[in-house]
Amino acid sequence: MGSGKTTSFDIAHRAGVSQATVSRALRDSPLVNAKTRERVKRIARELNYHVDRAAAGLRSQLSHTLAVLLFEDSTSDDSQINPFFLSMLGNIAREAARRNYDVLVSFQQLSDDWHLKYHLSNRADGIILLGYGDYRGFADKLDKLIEANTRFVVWGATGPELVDRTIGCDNVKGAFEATSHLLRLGRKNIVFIGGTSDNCPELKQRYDGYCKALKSAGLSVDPGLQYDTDFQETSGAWATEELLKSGKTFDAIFAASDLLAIGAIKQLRAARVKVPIDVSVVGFDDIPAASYFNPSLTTVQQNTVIASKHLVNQVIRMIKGKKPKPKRLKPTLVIRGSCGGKPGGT
Amino acid sequence: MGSGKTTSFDIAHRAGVSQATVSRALRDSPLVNAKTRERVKRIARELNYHVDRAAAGLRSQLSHTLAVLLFEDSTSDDSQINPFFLSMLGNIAREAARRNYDVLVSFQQLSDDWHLKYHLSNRADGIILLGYGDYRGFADKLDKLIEANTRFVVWGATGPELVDRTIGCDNVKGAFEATSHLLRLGRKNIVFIGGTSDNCPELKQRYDGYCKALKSAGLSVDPGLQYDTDFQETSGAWATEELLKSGKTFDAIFAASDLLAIGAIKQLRAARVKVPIDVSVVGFDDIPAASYFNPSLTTVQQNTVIASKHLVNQVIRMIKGKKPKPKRLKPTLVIRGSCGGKPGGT
DNA sequence: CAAGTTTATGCAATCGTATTCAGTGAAATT
DNA sequence: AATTTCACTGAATACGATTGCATAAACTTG
Repeated sequence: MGSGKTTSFDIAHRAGVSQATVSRALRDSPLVNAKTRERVKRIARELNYHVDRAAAGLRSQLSHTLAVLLFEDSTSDDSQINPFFLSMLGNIAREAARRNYDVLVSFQQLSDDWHLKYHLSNRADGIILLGYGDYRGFADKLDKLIEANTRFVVWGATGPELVDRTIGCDNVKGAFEATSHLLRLGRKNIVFIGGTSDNCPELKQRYDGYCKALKSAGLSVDPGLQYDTDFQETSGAWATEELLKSGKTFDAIFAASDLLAIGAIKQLRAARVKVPIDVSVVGFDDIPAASYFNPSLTTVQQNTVIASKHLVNQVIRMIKGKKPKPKRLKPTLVIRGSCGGKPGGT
Repeated sequence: MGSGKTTSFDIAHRAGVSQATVSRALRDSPLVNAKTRERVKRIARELNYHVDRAAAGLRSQLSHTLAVLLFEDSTSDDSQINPFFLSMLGNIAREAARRNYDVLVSFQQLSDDWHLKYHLSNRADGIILLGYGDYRGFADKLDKLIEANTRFVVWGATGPELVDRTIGCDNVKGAFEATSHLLRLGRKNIVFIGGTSDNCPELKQRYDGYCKALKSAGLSVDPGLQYDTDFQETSGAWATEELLKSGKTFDAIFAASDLLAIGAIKQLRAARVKVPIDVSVVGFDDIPAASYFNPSLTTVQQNTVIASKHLVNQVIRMIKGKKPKPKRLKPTLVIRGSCGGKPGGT
């Protein structure tokens, strides 16, 4: 009490063993006798002793910490993060805790100089990258990470060179099913809102799935019914406004994110277009608000619990020097009110 | 490259100074000559050097890290966290980054043995506690924290003994305004759903505000129109079910959280009661889904950006040995569709 | 029972930075 | 010119755990 904090030396003294033995005992080393180990642990508990992580980290060069970096789109005016990633964050934190890792979170601008910081400063043993943003400029930094031998995994989709560090759901399949569902409902002129260029691989894959569905239904892809955007609500509204102004014929929208879909529906409603009667809308992600929205949103669900487990597991594998095993998750189409596939609203 | 990571000795060697000078230069110590400092910094940048946080932390006994603990209600079956707190988390992380602190997040069961862990293990210099849960059993742990001289702040409301460590909005005022608004709309029989007991001080204060509003309108508080619950959606549904079964007359509901309000409205809708025509509903928190819900939710908004700044600022003040200054934030009533105070739903 | 093994422990050397203390030379003061 | 002050700098040490190496005791085994 009086003389500063409790250290392993205090425990050692009380237990009548050396400090080295205390360290080993607390880490369940087989080198120490079972009885000694129990005694040491008991005394540690009694004294409310906790291993000093800074000291342990310094010596072992391991922080037992994962850094989760969430990327906000730098073009975003308000600094709202996509709720989908917040949900991921929660699940990652829980899984990491279960695996005895701490989680450091940080919200990054894509432009920031974040790469290397966490690894080289010995703050985190591994990094989980979240967020679908603009991929340009991002790729360079990932290269630097690899160069520095940093252990990291990326959610979503990246370029082909990083497949083994990427965990995401099968975007093509999800988009394919969403679009196919709209076709099955008899919709013919389906608009796509989302990324059609390579800037954001994740949105691009959803676009590919959309095209695939149209083609396998024998329809051609109409370049006039595509809007290249980021994934935000305002962009959905913007694209829809353009669409309405253009006077083109359409009876459905597949939006590559729920936020886009929400933005689109709000805009449609403002223009007195009825959803889902006049136009069916399907989103992607299944954010919490999707089920609360009016009409409730038909969307492609990604299982964040399973995804989080994989991300954590993968990065820990890499930390331990094991080979990563790529994993692609199956998305699920959740049918709600906005597509008209089932009766009524919420 | 070949011989392990870059250390301050490497910089020292390159710069032709001692390691001590490097350390000082990088921390902007006035003890080192301006030219030397710049040279050292430049070399550090060139070598991509980052201070080893474990070593620095060990030596200085400061981690430059804040721990954010989110409490989940242990009665919760699914492990969903209240979106309000996720939003807080995001803003806290941003503010902490601005102040040059890392953020460690952890989701805790109220029953877990979390107290002391972060401080005694030198993992965090201060702690921010988030979540309104059951206050019983929680108070003991807070006492232990104080005993261990841990720096921490609590969001929301606690017992009276902790006011200077608590930052929250004026729950009484918020609830008062929400209830008054319902009265102004001509509602007479206003139901309260939320905590009426001391288990959760935050919900209790909202109850007090509700009572206060009724009294100052000359109405009496009807104990038959109160439901003592936690803050979750399912509880809102449950309370409403009970209410409907009871056959009591009511024309408005003030729910002490948005999730409760959403649960209540869903239940009302299932019973073909029209919101806001037959019954007005007001919530509390202004979670993201509140504006998306159908009808959009009238609710009491708490400014999470300002709140987060205060929390971070307060805990850093305590870390630096300064006196905390208590702060009470002003809530704002956001009028949307669910109370009928303005035309139509979203 | 000597020699080899196993088991359990202690000693001491790290890990990389921050900081105290003791200079050093130059400038300022007397 | 002697002395004090000033502005820097470096050597040495402490922070508290982990871990390679040495060793003593206990235990096998031929």
